[in-house]
This record gives sequence, C-alpha cells and structure tokens, in this order.
Amino acid sequence: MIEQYKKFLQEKAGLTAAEIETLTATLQSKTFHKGDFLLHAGEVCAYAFFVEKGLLRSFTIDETGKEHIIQFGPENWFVTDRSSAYFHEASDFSIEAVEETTVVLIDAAFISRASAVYPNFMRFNEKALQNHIRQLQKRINLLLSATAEKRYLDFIRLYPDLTLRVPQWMIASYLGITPESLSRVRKELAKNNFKPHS
Amino acid sequence: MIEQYKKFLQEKAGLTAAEIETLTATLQSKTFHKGDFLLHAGEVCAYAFFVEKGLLRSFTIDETGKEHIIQFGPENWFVTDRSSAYFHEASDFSIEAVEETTVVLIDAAFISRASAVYPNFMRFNEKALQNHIRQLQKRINLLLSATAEKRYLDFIRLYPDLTLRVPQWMIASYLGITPESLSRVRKELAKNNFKPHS
DNA sequence: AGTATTTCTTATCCTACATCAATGCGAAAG
DNA sequence: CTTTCGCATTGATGTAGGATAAGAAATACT
Repeated sequence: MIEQYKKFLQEKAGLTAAEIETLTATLQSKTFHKGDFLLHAGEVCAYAFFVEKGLLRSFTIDETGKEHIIQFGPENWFVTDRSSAYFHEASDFSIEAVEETTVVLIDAAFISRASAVYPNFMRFNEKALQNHIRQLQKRINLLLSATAEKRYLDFIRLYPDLTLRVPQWMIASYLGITPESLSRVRKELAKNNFKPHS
Repeated sequence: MIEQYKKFLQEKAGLTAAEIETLTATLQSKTFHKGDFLLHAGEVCAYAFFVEKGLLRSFTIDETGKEHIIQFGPENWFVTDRSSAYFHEASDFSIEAVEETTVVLIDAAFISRASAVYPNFMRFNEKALQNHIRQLQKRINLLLSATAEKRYLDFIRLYPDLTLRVPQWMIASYLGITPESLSRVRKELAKNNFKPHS
C-alpha cells in the first residue's frame, strides 16, 4: 500500500490526484519485520525508502565496531543513502527496520521520470534536497557546540514521538553519547522537574 | 576577473568555451580585504561566492559567543549558505575573507537561467548539491566517532594546503576543539615522528 | 627599527563524558 | 512459572579535552 506516499505527494508536491495515480502506478511497496535490513553497508543503495508505516534507522559502524545512528525514519520520512544512490558507490551505512515497517521503493528512474514530466515534482525534489542539507547543517552545529543535555533536549523537541518509540540506547547513539550518559542526563533533568510529556 | 570560474565550468560542467562566454557575460566579481565580511549572520544570503583567489571561511556564533567554523573556501570552492539562499531566510552564518579574496557573485537567477538553457549545467549543479551532502554526512560521522587527533589527521589529509595558510585556532574551531587542545594534539603527533609535510 | 597585537605553546587544574562492572526489571521464550 | 535476554540504571574510576593563566613567538602597526 502506498496511500501515505500519495497523500504526501499531493500535499507537498502540488500534483493532482490524477497525476499521482499515473505516476505511482508502477511503484512497489514492501514490508519488513523488526530487525530486518533494507540495506547493508557496502552495498549500493538502489532506493529511497518512503516510510508508509513503522520506523527505520540508518547507521554506520566505525572501526571499533561502534554503531552511530545517522537518521530515524518514522512515517512520512525518506530514508536512503543519497551519496550511494546518486554516485552508485558502496554505501557507508546500513538501514534497518526498528519496528515492522512498510516502505515505498523509490528508485532513481522514478525520480528522473517524474521530474521530466512534472516540473512541480522536480521542484519538490529539489526542495527535499535543500531541506536535507539544512538538517545536516543543523546537526553539525549541535555536535560542534552543544552539550549532551542540550542535544537531548533538542532531540525530544524535534522528535517527541520518537522519544517514546525508540529504545534509549538508540537515542544515545544518535546523540553521540553512551546509553549510561543519556541515563544520567535524564536523571538530572528529572531532578529539576523536567517533564518531557506533560 | 572570473577566469578561474570559467575554467571550472569548462572542466566540471562540460560546457563549451562559447557557451561559457555567453553565460558568464553578466557575472560580477568582487574583491574583499582580509577581515571583510561577505555575509553577516542574520542577513539573507543572496549569493554563492566562487573563490577565484584567496580564502573564505563561513562560521556560526553560538549563545556563549563562541565561533564554529563551518567551511573553508580556498580557490575554486563555493561558499554560501544554501538554506538561506534557497529559502530566503536569515542566515545562521557569517562569511569572512581570511585573506585578500576575489570572488564571483552567483545568484539564484543565474543558476536557474543557466540550468534552463544548458542541461549540462543543471546536472553539474545537482552534482554539486549531492557532493555537498556527502561532505556534510562525512563530517557528522567524524564528529560522532573520531577523537580530536583523528579529526585533525583527516583535516590535513583533506586540506593539506590549508594547514599552512590558516591560523591554527581556525582549524581548531573547524574541528570543534580549543586551540590549546590542537596544540597538544600536534605535540603528540610530532613526538611520534609525524611530519605533516614530508 | 621598536612596540603592540595576535597567535602558539605549556602547565595546572577541572569537568563532561566514557568505561567497566553490578544490579534491577520487564518482556519474551522455554 | 521461571529463565533468559535486552534494556535501563547506578556507582566507581578513568580520560580526553576544556578553562584558565602565563610566557614565547610570530605579525602587524607606526
């Protein structure tokens, strides 16, 4: 099922319902179980995954074997390795289903076909790229300047729902700290009457 | 003078000399003195600056007043705040001339005009975006996983010439550490017979 | 030149976070 | 039911890098 994606295109790309039906006729969706890998590091990333339902994470593994979560992908998010997909290079990261997850498989051919036919789609795509850059830039800024606590507060402000759905060690990995440190940060916040979901 | 930019377009964008002459006829260049600002945080970034000669840096300032260098722009690099330019929002960062620097001013109108007329230019532009993303992603990975020493080694591998041209406190700022820490790192490396430029 | 200012180093102490190890605890699995 | 197993917490200790201060060296300024 690709209902969410169609809705997303309608709202964000400014395409008509008819255009969307034509465009998405050949698109495939696929469901993965919790723990399944949609992409293994070293493979070439052939798709952008649009999350219809569920939750993905993309992450790298460093030389010491430690995981670093790059991105979470809940409903209506795209998860992919753009560099790998665009340059046809081996991907540095893996993509895994954190929950039972249904995704729409979007390949480069679909993007270029859609961009060629619908200028609105092209603009939408360009905007997504620009947004991605903005988001990456913001993350770099945080990593350069903010303490673990500030990064955590930023996280729960940005992804309030994920704070509940995701195990804390994953949040810690995303923030670039250990689960123990995150636990201490949370303890401190609790002590100072901080209620994340009040 | 915009000779470097023309050469750059010829080599990277696959345009003919004639096409380039037509395209760049209206482009302006501008020279800044050391310490001059090309963009102040809070302004909307109207241009991408292509560095013909000299060296730029872009940086943010956090709540505590500390600078964080986002990017260096030596010859043949672009420096801009893509988010600000694309979304017409106030920029988070400032751009300053580290040396006497001559830049080509490239505005959004130029990009869209060139893209409309020359498909090669459009592809070139898209590729630049993708490269930018790759570079940002790589930096995030380093910040998440690498020690100060590894980040410094990565820096001198990536920008060997900058290591000489740029004051060390700027390199430290780029790496997300203090100048004192960088000094220590360098001392350690020197002790272990590391010669950056042997 | 000589003075001032910025940059780099060095030393000391300090803090945020990592590492290691033990315990608790709820959910899944036998 | 009870035995894992994964995850979270807590405590003890270690360490990379920060803060501060002061001196050396390099640059710029007159």
